[in-house]
This record gives sequence, C-alpha cells and structure tokens, in this order.
Amino acid sequence: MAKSGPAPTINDVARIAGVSKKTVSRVINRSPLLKQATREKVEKVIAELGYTPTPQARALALRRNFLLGLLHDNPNAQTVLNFQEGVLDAIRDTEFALVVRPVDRHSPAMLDDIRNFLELQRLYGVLILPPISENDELAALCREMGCGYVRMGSAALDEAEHLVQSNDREMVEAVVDYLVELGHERIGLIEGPAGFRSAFERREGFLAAMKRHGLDMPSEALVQGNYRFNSGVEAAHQLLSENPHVTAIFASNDEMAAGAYHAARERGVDVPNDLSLVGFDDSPIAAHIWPPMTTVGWPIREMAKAAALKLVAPDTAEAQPSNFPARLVTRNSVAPPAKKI
Amino acid sequence: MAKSGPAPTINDVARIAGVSKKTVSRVINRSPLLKQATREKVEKVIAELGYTPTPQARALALRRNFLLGLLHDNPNAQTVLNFQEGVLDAIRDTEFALVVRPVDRHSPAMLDDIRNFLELQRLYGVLILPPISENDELAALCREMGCGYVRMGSAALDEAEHLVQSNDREMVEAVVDYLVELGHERIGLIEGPAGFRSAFERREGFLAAMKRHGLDMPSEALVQGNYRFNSGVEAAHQLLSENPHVTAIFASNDEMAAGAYHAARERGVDVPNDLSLVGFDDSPIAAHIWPPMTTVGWPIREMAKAAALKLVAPDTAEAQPSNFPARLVTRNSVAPPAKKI
DNA sequence: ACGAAAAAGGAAACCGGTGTCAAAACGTAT
DNA sequence: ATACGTTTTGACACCGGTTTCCTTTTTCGT
Repeated sequence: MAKSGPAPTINDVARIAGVSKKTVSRVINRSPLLKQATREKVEKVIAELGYTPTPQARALALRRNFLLGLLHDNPNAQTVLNFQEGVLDAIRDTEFALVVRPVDRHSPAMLDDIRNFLELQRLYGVLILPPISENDELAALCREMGCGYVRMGSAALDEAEHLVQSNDREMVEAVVDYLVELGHERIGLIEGPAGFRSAFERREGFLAAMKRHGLDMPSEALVQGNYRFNSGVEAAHQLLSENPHVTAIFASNDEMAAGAYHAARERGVDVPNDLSLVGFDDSPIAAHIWPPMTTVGWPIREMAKAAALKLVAPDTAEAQPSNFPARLVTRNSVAPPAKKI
Repeated sequence: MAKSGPAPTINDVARIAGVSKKTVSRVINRSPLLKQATREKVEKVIAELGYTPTPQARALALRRNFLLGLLHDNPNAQTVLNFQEGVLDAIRDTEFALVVRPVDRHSPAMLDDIRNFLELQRLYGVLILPPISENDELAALCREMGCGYVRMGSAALDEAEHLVQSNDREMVEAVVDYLVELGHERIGLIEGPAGFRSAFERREGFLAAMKRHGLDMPSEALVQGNYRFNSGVEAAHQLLSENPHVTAIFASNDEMAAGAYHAARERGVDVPNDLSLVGFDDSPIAAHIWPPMTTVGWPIREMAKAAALKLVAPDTAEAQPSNFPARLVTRNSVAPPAKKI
C-alpha cells in the first residue's frame, strides 16, 4: 500500500509483472483469452501497486467518456436530489460519474448554453428532468450532438424510446375516486401552468374522473397556478371565494397545495374538517405541514436508476420496468365532507 | 456550421489552416508569442469548423482533469441545490464541470467509498458540505490522494486555509438579543446533535448571549435533537412539559423548529402568541410553514461560488471574502411574550 | 548589406490507455 | 520428429491534446 508519489500507470504494472501493456489492459477489461496464470500474476501486481486505470486516458482511447449529465430546472429540490441519488445507485461501482447542470428554462439562451455545455464536456449521455424534458428542441439538440439522452416524463412524449414515463393521469383519477368515495361532490382543482405536460395530464385525469362520476365541474372550480407556493395561495383564495361550497381541492403539486393550506388558514377554514386538500409529488413539505398532507408519491429514486441504466447499460435496462406506479400517500389532510349545505 | 460527422480535432484545424498542431495549441492557450496574422488565420478556421478542444485529451496531457466533486450528506435538499448553483456560477464558461457524490455518513464504509471514488475519478478538487465537512479523516484522505478540497463550515475548523467559514455563533447571539429585546426572558434551546460543529457553535452562542443578558438558563430548558423534523417534535414536547413558562424557543435548524410548530399545535399552544419560535438556515420550509418562520439565512450560493473559486482560481479567490455574514430573516413566528405568569 | 539576437513556428516525443495484427507458445495428429 | 491449428501474447500505431527542443524567419544594429 505505498501511497505517495505519482499514481502507478499501466506501464508500471506491465514492467513489474514482466508482461506487455496490452496484457495488463486485457486483465483490466476481463478479456477471456488470457491464461489463468498470467491473469493472476498481473492481478497480484495490480493489487500490490494499488493501480487504477485513469478514466481520462480510457476516455481518449475509446473516444467516449464516462460522464452522465443531469439537466434540470429545479422544480423541487428534494425531487432533484432524490433523482441524483437514484442515478448514483445505478452507476455506483462503475467508472461513470454524474455531472449536474442546472439550467434556466426562462432564459432565451438556454439552448445555446446547453449546446456549449455538451460540446465542451462530450458527455456520454444526459438525463433530462421535467419540465425541460418536455422541450423537443432540447432533445433534437442532444441527437444532433450525438449525445445519448433519457427524458423523464409524466406522460407519453413522442420519443417513446428515450423516455422513462409515469402514469400521472390515472393517479389523479385515483385521487378523485378516493375523494368521491368519502362523499365529496364539489371538488376544486388548482392546475399547473400551461405548457407543462404534467399539468395537462393531471388536469385531464381530474376532469375525466369527475365526468365518470357524473359530477359537476363548473369552470370557476378550476384555477390555474404556476406550481409555486404563492400561486397556490392566490388560487385557493380565488377558488374559495367563487365556490364557497367546495369541500375538497386537489392541487397539481404539493407546493401549491401547501399554499392552499395557507389560504385556508387565512380564511379561517379548517383542514381537513371544512376542506380536504390533496397534493401531488410527496415532497417533504407534504409530511411537515400541519396536518400532514395526503398526496401522490413517486418512486423517483427507482425511476432515476432505471433511466441511468437505460443510458449506461441498455441491455440490462430492458429488463427494467419503464413505467413506475405511483401510490396514494394518505395522511391527514382529507376527511369526509361536513354535512351538506 | 457543418454539424455532422465526427467532431473536428486539432489536427483538422492545423491542416486546414496550414500550420502545425503546436501553433493551434498556442492559439487556444493564448500564448503571447504568436504573430497576429497567424493567430487570426487560425482563429478563423477554428470558428469555421466550430472546433472545441476535448477536455479528455487535455486532461491526459496535462495530467489533471477539470472535474470538481461535491461531497454531501443531504442535510437539506434546498441547501445542497443552492450550493450546486453557486458552484456552477463559479465555473460557468470554464471547462470545469461539477460531479456530485452523495455519501452516507452513517455507513462504516464511507471513507472507503470516497477513497475509491477519488481514486477512480482523479478529481481536480472536492467541495465538502457540512456535516461531513467536519470529518477530519476525510480531509486527511483528500490530502493523501492529492486532491484539492474546501470544507464548508459553520465554524473555524483546524485547516483554516481550506475552509469557507461562516459566523453561526454571532448570529445565534443576535437571535437571542432580538428575543430579549422583545421582552422574552425564559427561552428554550433545542440544540443539534453531539459531534456537529454547527450544533456546538450555535449552542455556545446561545448560552453566551443568555449569560450576557443575565438570564437564567436551567438545564431542562436545553434539549437535544438530531437536526431532523421528528426530533424537533419530541424535543419541543419535552421542553414544554418541563418548562411550561418558556415563552420562546430557538431551534438549531429549521427542520427541528418546524417540528416544534407541530408539537405546539398538538399541545394547543399558539405560535407566536403563546410561544415564539426561531429556526436557523432559512430553508424553504421556513417560508411555507404557518405562520412563516423567523430564522437565520445564509448566502449559500455566494459561499459556494467562493469555495469553488478557491479551488479553480486560487488567485482571484483571495480577493473574495472568506466570511459571509448571515442575516436574521424576520417573519411571523415571533411576538412579544404574553403577560408574565 | 551582413551577422547576431530575438521571435515565430514546427517535428517528434509523450500523457495512459486501446485496437490491430502478426508472432510466439502450445497442443495434437501424422 | 514434423506439420498444423489454436490459444496466448506482444509490437506498434493511435486517440487529441501538450511539451521539449530545435530550425527557420524576422528584426535590428552597424
């Protein structure tokens, strides 16, 4: 375990073991056409020297590197971090590493920034998180740059082969079923911003379920937010002003649902007794708010792992599911409606 | 803007410009000993071809790569993400990239994992976030591996030259001053776990300020948590049971303060009228909880940027501050105490 | 106009791995 | 013992940059 001086190279190993570089390379790469005795001899030297091949030399020789990129626009910090962990699960004990790249989807220079980034780093592949995963120009850019990619999505996008998808729509339907089962009939919706696939899917799921149950859905019971806390506050105020009889509200994500808590408190309406609230995402705020929020949770980490495997080991990835069922996380923000008015 | 086929290399540029590789290399590296005419000729070809040198070849030739690592143990998702953004601010438009590595500080294999990681990736340097930045063995490991590092800390650690530090202690004193000014005299403390430098500093700051104001600090008014939400709930229950006269509680971080909200609600005590609560960190939960929490906020992003510059551009970093003043973020979880009992 | 010093540019080796292809070693049939 | 087909190994070029060192060109004083 000599530990100082420059790190040993393949040449050192070859010289000491009395074989050629190529043979050492074969040992490293588990080539099957090696005599057992030779392999062991070389492995012994490798162990003694503590030799590790450098990824940069391999990258050069193989004309590809071992870097995965994560492109995201921070919809939710905990989600992003969980995602990072999931990717790490997939590439742990491999030579791959994960480089992160937050981007600003509101910047007109976003695509150019990403182009420069890809040009400079020559990544093996990138994982793209919603909402920018919905950007088709970005996907086209990756293809043009010869960079592998996986788009995480909340619905079927066009490039099915690159997508790890999920089933937002049916989950929202399940939420409505659950509320209806408890007796709710007047349910409000705080939807997400226009242009977001997830917002679209969640709204459609909601509307479909309401229709299926033969429930009335007046247009004032649908208010749009932008996925942020403050918009949830405003949307809930508006919704409750215009629809005082609403007994439950579904918000397209937890941030906005938390905003609705806030608005309810300001109006003196009690959650869950006067008003049931359901969010979506199971972000940490859902567990920490009072009363703890009923929401829909994703196995984000598992999805991230599958997405990363799709890039780095497409063969094993085929054995992985490409659809990850979410589940309803029931906590205490939902109760049967108070008696009818 | 021809965009297909393999990316152009330095050889292509040299051939087309009619110069040698070395001359192209000189242009790229802004060598001063070039004739203006030659430089322009080469630059023109570079622009036409859209040539970008690959970092992996440079990495090999220069015997160092352009990867910064982020070692963290997710104390707070938003903090980690802000930190990532700050690092990106520092390395944007450079050839550096940021690779992330969540670790598990409770795993006995943590150091070995990190050793393997550093050995494999040969990073240019790593940024270490609290709480694992307090691990001296980890710092020693980095030194042994010849890997640059910066430890983010909430207090003066031994290796001053590697640290971007902050002033927890005085900030906590400011919190106490603020509470005392409002008339609070019986103030409880929920401190962080043993072994955390930040927890230590915050407790010492608290105790010093109490003493300075001549205020009594019975030992039952100090309860220990572990920086997590649930521990805050339990600690607050214990504290309020044993000290019913306490009018304010300072918790060493926002998560635990949020837990204290939860406990207060369970006990039917109103925040802030019956009990003032102050947290530390200004994490998103502080803004989203009801009523919004008064807390202490760090300029995390700026600190991250400074830390990254310290690694990649030590000279410019010297011009940067190494101490970043936090500020008290006053929201609505603090009120003057109810009339004395 | 000439020679010397300085400036500019190029040839070849090198960084640490991998691919190609031929040579060496080995086993077996004749 | 010889010939032949496999298996195992090595020599050498190459990936795309940088470095060292040397040659060519330019500049300048006299």
